[in-house]
Amino acid sequence: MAPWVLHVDLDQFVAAVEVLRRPELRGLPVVVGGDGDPTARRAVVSTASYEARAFGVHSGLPLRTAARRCPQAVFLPVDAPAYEAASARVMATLRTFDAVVEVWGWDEAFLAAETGDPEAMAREIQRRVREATDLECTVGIGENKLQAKLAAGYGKPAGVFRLTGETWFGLLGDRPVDALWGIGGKTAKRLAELGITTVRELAGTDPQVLATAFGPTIGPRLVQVGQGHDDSAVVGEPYVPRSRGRETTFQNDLDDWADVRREVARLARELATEVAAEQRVTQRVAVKVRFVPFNTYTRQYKLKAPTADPAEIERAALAALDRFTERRAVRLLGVRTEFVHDPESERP
DNA sequence: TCTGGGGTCCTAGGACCC
DNA sequence: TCTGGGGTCCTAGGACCC
Repeated sequence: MAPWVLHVDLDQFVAAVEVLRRPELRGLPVVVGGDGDPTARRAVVSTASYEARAFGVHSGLPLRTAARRCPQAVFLPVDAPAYEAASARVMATLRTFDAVVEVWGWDEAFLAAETGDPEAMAREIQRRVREATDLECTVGIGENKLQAKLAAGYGKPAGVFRLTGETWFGLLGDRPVDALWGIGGKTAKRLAELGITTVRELAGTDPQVLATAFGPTIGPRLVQVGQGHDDSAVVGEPYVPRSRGRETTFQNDLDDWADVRREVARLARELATEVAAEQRVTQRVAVKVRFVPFNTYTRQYKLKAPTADPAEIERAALAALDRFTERRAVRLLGVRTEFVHDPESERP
């Protein structure tokens, strides 16, 4: 018996849920995004089925581009409640195992378990998830979350894959640094300027050098990630969100600042109502403005005293908006509330 | 490719205080 | 008078992830 981390990753989750309720879509290219209108401007793909991916359609691609690449695809609107319901069934299934389960978004979870045969456990996870939900998943196995998460990438679709300290460099040593979890394009570019392009090179870099370039926390952690080290725990306690936001991209730019004010007030009111229903207390409100063409800024307002009162949150959002002085055309507005830390979790 | 919406965490710089 | 150093709070922005 040894401690293992398993990363469960549902295959093309959103598209798979849509296929479940419309079996006639099975095997067809399915693209979920926006309100399902492939001619809409300013909407992107949330998830593409494997059949659609074969045409170069992927998450983040503008819907109109997706329609050009794959005109025969079935385009569907995002139906978050349906995915949340399916996700809840998957997570409940995972909790039938003798393991600590950490939910990681709609379609992913980490399990920490003591087992002598993690592959057998992984296959049993796949079996129970399939039985309960008709959904397929891939399971990555590792000695920590980082390894398990990356292992799942090698197991897709519907496979099981183990990645450990022993096999780390054999599999990843020559891969580019952005193959790692937590390293994206920007960091990869900055690392390249330091002469670091592969995982092996990153792993062999002096943490102090990266501390100078990236700061005392991020720098040394990049080296740890390169080495496949990760000491973060799998946390079973229910997650308590730190903030909640609401944002909208307008199909047509807002030219009139009176419209901007009205929209911010509306977003703030909707958000505050949700937050009040969950009895969360707000201490700070931030407003995000994306001007045309794409310049994005935020301004925030800290409340004199934390509150759950929707009217006060709306006023705070407008106060934050008033910190903007530019009056250019706007394509996106967002409002975000930051919660007071739960006193329960503040205990030392 | 003219670029969604929901989040988290880290960093840098200024204000302010002793 | 042109000038230290440390600590904390606050704001804005950046990077990343799903």
